[in-house]
Amino acid sequence: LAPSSRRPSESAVRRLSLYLQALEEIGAADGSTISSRILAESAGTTAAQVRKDLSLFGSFGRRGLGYQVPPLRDRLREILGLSRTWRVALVGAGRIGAALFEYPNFRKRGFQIVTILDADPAKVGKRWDGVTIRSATELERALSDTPAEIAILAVPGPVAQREADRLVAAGVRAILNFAPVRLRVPEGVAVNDVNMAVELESLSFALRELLG
Amino acid sequence: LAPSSRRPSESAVRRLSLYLQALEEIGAADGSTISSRILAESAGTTAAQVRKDLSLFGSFGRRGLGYQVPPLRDRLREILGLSRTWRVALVGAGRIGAALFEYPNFRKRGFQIVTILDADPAKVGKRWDGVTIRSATELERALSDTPAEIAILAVPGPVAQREADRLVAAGVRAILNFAPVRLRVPEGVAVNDVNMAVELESLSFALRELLG
DNA sequence: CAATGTGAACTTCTTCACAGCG
DNA sequence: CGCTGTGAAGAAGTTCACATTG
Repeated sequence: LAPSSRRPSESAVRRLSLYLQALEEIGAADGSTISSRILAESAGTTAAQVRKDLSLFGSFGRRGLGYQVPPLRDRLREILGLSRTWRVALVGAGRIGAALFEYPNFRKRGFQIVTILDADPAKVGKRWDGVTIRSATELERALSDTPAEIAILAVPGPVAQREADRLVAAGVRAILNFAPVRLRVPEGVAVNDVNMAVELESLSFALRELLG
Repeated sequence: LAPSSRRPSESAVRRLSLYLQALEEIGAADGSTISSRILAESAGTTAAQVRKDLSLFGSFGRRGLGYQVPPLRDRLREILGLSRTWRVALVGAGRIGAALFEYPNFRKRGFQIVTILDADPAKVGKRWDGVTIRSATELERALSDTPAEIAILAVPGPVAQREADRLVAAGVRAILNFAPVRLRVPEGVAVNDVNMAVELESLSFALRELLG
């Protein structure tokens, strides 16, 4: 039961998230169990990898049986920090922002968008599902009114660093960055980049190999 | 000059894409050079890593000087398969699809959206920048009319696998998948997943560590 | 002298294989 | 007997350090 002391790698954390997705999808009855092999298939990895990943946080499987679905699911939620609600500021209410806002599992998983900011005056004042879009010039005031731990940064590349600086100064501790720019942030602030060009270009590379 | 025979890792390819982005941003004059150290800073890695990555494809730097920007940029484009145009089918004209469609560097980098499909009859017949949205039921006919090497799959999870199967049967060789589902595809088809839940949950995990 | 290219060292991640347990 | 948990082995990726070259 003792959690191993090794810190999980970034990729291990991402796999944990995939395991959780798989468990939530099967939405199993209380008594059901799942084996590392099945979980591995859902997440696109190997059974040994699943067991290693889970063993970093203790041993909650049963030899001969597998893992009980509901306890494992709850434990993964807890490990991933999903037992609580995170307040999210959406910076940039363009298409990407809108897409994320509508992402179904968003609120369900504990991410609550409390603030929406945009630089376009035409958008300011509109409401998205009860949240009024405020001007990006008001960033500091908005985050002081309703603090947020996480920001989703969906603004053009050239202004991304400036907005990131303001967000960090306003207390944001994690940024999901869609701008194709390397953000410089102080220690203690987490950044995840989602870079469409990288995704497409790595496919392009793979195609070159596949098609010759 | 001889390209090393080692295949680059997936992460190396992704870094190459970042180097290219950096080079395109500085948009340097013909004579300028850049050192591995500077390139590393733009891409968030180390100078040694940059040199190793580039050396996989030959040695186009000059000792004491660095890398000439325009040739390096052209070589990276070539390596990444961006010297040619890839035809892209956008499956799912929702918010994510719209966001990608508007992504500025999309066409500029050689990705040309030739087909847009959606299941919603209200959207069918509309035109996005000259491309008429066709019904998802017509997928096979649409891809036969205008073949595509790449598909962007931005449909709900439950139908993603079915659409992926149809796309592969219709000749698509690479899929950028936004559905939170593990796609099963035959050998010779490349898949890249962009999974928002994973991105958010790994931030959540990091926050838990940062905030205690 | 500055900065590349690269073997070698090192570190991290993954897979293996099997003891242990229900 | 089935399947987990985990050291050990192996593979892969990254960093180091330095010879090399313009």
